[in-house]
Amino acid sequence: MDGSPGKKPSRIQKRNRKKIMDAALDVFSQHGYRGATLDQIADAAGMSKPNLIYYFDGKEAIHVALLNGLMEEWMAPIIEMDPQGDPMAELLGYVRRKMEMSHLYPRESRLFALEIIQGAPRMGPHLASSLKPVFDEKCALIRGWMEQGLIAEMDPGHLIFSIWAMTQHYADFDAQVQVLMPDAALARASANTHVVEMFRRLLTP
Amino acid sequence: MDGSPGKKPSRIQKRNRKKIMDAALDVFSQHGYRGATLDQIADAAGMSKPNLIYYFDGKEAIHVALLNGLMEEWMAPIIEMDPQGDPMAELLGYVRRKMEMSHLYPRESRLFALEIIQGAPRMGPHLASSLKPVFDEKCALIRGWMEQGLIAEMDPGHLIFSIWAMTQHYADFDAQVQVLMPDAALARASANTHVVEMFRRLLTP
DNA sequence: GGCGTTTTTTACCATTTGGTAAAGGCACGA
DNA sequence: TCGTGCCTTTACCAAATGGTAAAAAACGCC
Repeated sequence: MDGSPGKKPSRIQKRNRKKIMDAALDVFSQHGYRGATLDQIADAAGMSKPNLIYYFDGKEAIHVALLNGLMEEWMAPIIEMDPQGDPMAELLGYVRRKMEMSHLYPRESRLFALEIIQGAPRMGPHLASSLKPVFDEKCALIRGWMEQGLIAEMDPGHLIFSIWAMTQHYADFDAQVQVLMPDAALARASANTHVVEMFRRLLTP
Repeated sequence: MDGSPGKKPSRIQKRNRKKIMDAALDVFSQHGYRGATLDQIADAAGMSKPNLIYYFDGKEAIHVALLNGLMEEWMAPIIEMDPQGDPMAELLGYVRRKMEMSHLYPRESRLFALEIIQGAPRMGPHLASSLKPVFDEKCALIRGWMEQGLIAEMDPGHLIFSIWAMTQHYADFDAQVQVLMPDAALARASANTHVVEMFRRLLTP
């Protein structure tokens, strides 16, 4: 019983796998891989530990399944950038989508952050094979826009890093933001306009 | 034998405590609090586990000592901003100092990042009592500069968050940066100019 | 209802982990 | 050189942790 290729999963299987993944996301995103325990995940999923193992091959398998499953979803916003669209609108749209994701899916953001900070031990190869091609492609696209003079010139790679750093900061470092800006609702709204306006200024030729 | 108030530490005590703190920084910044083990720290410090406990009250004590000891150091660059200086020069100087710290002390950056991402369980109060006052003071200073029209107007708090996000990104997400920009030396240099130029554009009225 | 298959539980286990007790080593001043 | 107090090691321990074996229960199809 695991991710073997054959067979289609039953209804109960799909439900329980989803429950486990959600519970694991909770626990891993809060404690990191080594800090999370199967008991915690089992508790959060409302089932027994051996039952977890029935659905996944082990702790590492759950973690890897989570990361790989989320990778696509996580890359979606940048892939949506349209080479035919208006450069400024496309880039600012990307920024907005990333801010929204950071708001809606902070656990996913933290899970990735923890994995990367710890040296991407279980995702390094996946990064190189999945993310790098998209990154390179979008760098080329942005460089083209710059050469046409449609947006300000700079290193496209660092531009993308800037967008990631700024947007994910509000999910990953939420504990700090909450201490320093106690009015959460206000902070969230002003963060959005700040970040978008920041990139508008940066990108205006 | 621990952080009790009386007595001055002997030479051997200072040496060993430093060795432990350095080893603990290595291990905690790589695995997080729960993921780190005393055995790993003891190994890295070149001494036995009971010997660790002789110098510190336990795992948590080491972690707290690290975080609290680093807090000052970590806030130094923002404190150095001079209210009498030229606003643009002061802010860009701050950005430069943060980039430099991110380069020289990536372990410290990651240690903080891990603690914050996990909800600052051992540092929340310390953040509120130590960092918040400095943050508020510098926000007021920056707001003054903006009202005088010396730099562009925006939310000072979010400006500071931007600086933190951008500068720490290169330390915390180094594993990702290395995959996407394989030429490390070049990436580092261009990151510096990118980030500084970015804030110069942003802050120019 | 009966029967093979899937799912869940109960009872374990070996290893790891944070931590302790107590004896042994070492340095250094009288 | 001989204590005395600081430092280090050896030998443990109880709890937690990742994982297993196998029986019991539930399911689904006839």
